[in-house]
Amino acid sequence: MPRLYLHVAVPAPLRQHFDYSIPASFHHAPMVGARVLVPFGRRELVGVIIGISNQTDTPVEKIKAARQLIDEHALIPPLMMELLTWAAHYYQYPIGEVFSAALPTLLRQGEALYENMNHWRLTHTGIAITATDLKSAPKQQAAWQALEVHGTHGISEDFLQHFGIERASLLALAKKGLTEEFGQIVNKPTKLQLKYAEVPLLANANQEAAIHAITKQLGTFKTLLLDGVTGSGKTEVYLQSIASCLANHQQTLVLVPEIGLTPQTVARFRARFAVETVMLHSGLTDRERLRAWRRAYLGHAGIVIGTRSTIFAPMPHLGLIIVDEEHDLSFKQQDGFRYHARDLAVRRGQLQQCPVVLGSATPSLESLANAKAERYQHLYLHERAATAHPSTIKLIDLRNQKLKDGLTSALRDAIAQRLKKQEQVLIFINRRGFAPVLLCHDCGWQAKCLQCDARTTLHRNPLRLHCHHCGYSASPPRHCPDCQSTELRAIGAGTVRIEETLQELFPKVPVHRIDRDSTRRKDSWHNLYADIELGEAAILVGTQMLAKGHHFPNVTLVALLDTDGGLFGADFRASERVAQLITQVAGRAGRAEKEGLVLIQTHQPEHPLLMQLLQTGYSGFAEAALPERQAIGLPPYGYLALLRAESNYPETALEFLQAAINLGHGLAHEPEYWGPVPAPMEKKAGVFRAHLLLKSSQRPALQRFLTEWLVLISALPEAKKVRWSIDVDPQEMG
DNA sequence: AGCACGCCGACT
DNA sequence: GTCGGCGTGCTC
Repeated sequence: MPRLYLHVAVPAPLRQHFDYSIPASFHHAPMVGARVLVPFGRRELVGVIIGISNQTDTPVEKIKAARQLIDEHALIPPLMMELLTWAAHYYQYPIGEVFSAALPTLLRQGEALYENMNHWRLTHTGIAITATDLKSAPKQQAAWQALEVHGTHGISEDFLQHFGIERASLLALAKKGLTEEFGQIVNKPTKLQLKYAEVPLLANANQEAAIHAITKQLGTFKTLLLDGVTGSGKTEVYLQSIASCLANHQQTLVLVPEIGLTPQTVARFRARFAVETVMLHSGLTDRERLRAWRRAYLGHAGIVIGTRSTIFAPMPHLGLIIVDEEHDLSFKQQDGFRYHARDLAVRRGQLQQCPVVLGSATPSLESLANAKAERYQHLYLHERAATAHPSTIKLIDLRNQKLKDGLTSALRDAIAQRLKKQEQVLIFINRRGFAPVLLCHDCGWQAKCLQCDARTTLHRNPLRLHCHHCGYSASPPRHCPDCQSTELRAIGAGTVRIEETLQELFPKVPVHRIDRDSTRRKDSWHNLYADIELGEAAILVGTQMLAKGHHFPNVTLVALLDTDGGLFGADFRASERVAQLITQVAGRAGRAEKEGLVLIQTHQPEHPLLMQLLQTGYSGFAEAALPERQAIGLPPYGYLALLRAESNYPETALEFLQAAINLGHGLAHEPEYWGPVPAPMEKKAGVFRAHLLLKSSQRPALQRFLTEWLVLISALPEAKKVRWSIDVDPQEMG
C-alpha cells in the first residue's frame, strides 16, 4: 500500500500547505475537508485537510505525523472547499487563514462539531496499558475495564453510567491521555417543508413579477438585482421567494448588513414560516454561534440569516441566496482576509447552481453595470407599497447663514413645524462627541492626537479629549500649551452638542441621541426604540448608524447637517456613497401616509452631484456616474488592488512599495501603478502608512500578476521591515 | 503569526 | 553578574 500524506492548510500567514503522515492512531480514514490536529514548530495547530495523496515535495525526514483526526466527515463540504480555495486565490490570502476565518471560533479551536459529546473511547495510549497500571485508582480502573471491552469504537456515557461509572472517572482518565470523549452524529435526516405560521401578504403586480422571475430560476444559477426604493416591499419579495425554495425542500441563505440585523428583522422571517430560522452575527456568544452554524450545516435550518461571515456557513440543501442592501460597505471585510461577502455570494450561487438575489434601493455601481451588461437580471420595484408618499428633498444654502451650533434658521423652523404637528424629526450629523475641534482663540493651537495625524474630539460626561482613530484620550488643558491663554474654544458640532442645542430650543420635546457612544448599553437602545415607535413628537440625533434599516413611521422630517465632506472626498467612490446615503436617508422620511421632507444643509447647493440627485434621483445619478468611471477605467470598468504598508518610520513603508514596483517590472500582465503615496492619514495609532494602487483593465490578468508578484514581494528584504497586506477590490482607500 | 534563538543596555 | 529589548529565522 502506498504511503499517503495529508496536505494540511494550517492557520499561519504562509502561502503554502504542509504535509503530514497519517499515524496508526487515527480512528477513521481521513477525509478532505476534515480538521486535524498537527504539530507545527513547537506548537500544535488545528488545520484542515485540503488533499490526500502519495505525493509530497517535502523531504521525507522533515515530515511529522498528524496528531489527531478531529472530524470523521468533511466539516467543510466539497463545494465549500472549492469556494474557499477560490477565495484564497482571488483575495491573495493564505489558505489556512481563510479556513480559520470561515469557521466559528470553537470549531477553529478544535472543538467537536457534534452536540452529543457523550461518547467515550480509549486512546491508543489507553489501549496500551493494563488494568494493573491503575490499581491505585479503583474507580478509574473500573472505567478503563468497561471501555477496554469496546476498544476504539467507544460507548455512550449513558451506557457506562448503568455500570456505575462516573463522568469524573472518565475525565480523570482523559487528563492522563488514556480516554477521549467524542461525538456521535444524531442527524436524523429531515426533509424541509414549507409550513406557514401566518398567511402571506398579497403581493402587488410589481412584487408578483419579481417573485416570479426569482422562483423561475430555482435550481439554476442566475443573479438578479432587485432594485426597489425604500418601502417598495423588498422583504415581501424575499419571503415569497423563500416560500418557493422551502416548497422545494431547500434552504435559503440571507445576508444582511451589520446594523441591519435587528431582532425585528429575524422576527419577520420567523413570524411567516414555521421553519427553523437561525441567526449568525457578532453579538452571539461562541457557543450560540456554533449552535446556529451546526443547524445550517446539518440542513435543519430552513433559513439562515446573518452578517458578512455567514456566507461561509455550509448548507447541504442551499437553494437560494439573498443579499439585502447589497451596496452596504459592511459586506467587505476591512482587515485580514479582505473578502466581499456579496461577491462571494454570487460565486457561491454559481458553484451551487442556485439563484442569487441582490436587493437594494441604491445598488452599487458594480451591480448596476453587471445588470446593464445583462450578466444580472434587473428587477424593478418602483411602487411604494401601501399608501406611502415619496419624500421631497430640498437644499439649504449654508453660505452667509447665521448658524446656531450648526443649525440654520430654516432648519430650526422646519423642525418646530413638524413637532407642532406631533411628528418626529431625524437629524444626521456624522461626528460623535461634543465638538470636533478644541482651538486656542489667541494663537490658533488645536488639540491633536499624539499618535495620529488627527485632531482630538471634545467629549462631555466625562469631559475629555478623545481620538476617534486610536485609543488615545487626555484631559483637556485649562491653558493653551503654546501661549498659556485661557481662551480655549470648542469649535464645530458633534452629536452631543446638537442634542444639547436642540433640547434647549425645544425643551418640551424629548431629544434622543443615537450613536456608538449612546448605544453601548444595548438594552437602553431597545427601550428607546420601543418609545420612538409609539410615534410621539421627538427629535432623534444620530450618526450614520441611524440611516439604515430602522423603520420609524412617524418621522416626517430628515435633515443632513453636513454632507460637504463627502462631496470632496479623496476616494473616487465618495460621490456614490453620498448619493446612497442621501437616498437611504430620504427613505426614512414619510413612510406612512404623511409626506416626508428631507433637508440638506450644504455650502455647495450648485454641486452637480446634488443637482443630479434632486432632479433625477439615484438611478439618474448612477446613469451619469457610470460613463465617468468608464472614461478613466475605474471600477466597475477596471480592476483594482491596493498594496498597503505600515512601519514605525515614515520612509520605510514608501521604500518597500517602491521596491515592490521594481519587482513588478519583470513580470507579465503588469498593471498600472498609482503611487506609492502616504495614506490619507499618514500616521495612525503611532505607525506610518503608505499605499500603492494597482489598476488593470482585466481581472484575470491582475490576478495572475498578483499571484506571481506576492511571492517575490514576500522574499524582499524590505518586506521584513514593514507590515504589508494586499486588498483586492478595495472599497475604501485609507 | 507565534515562538525560539541570539546578541547588547540598565537593573535587582 | 542577569533580565529583557526586538532583529531574524523557521514552521511539513
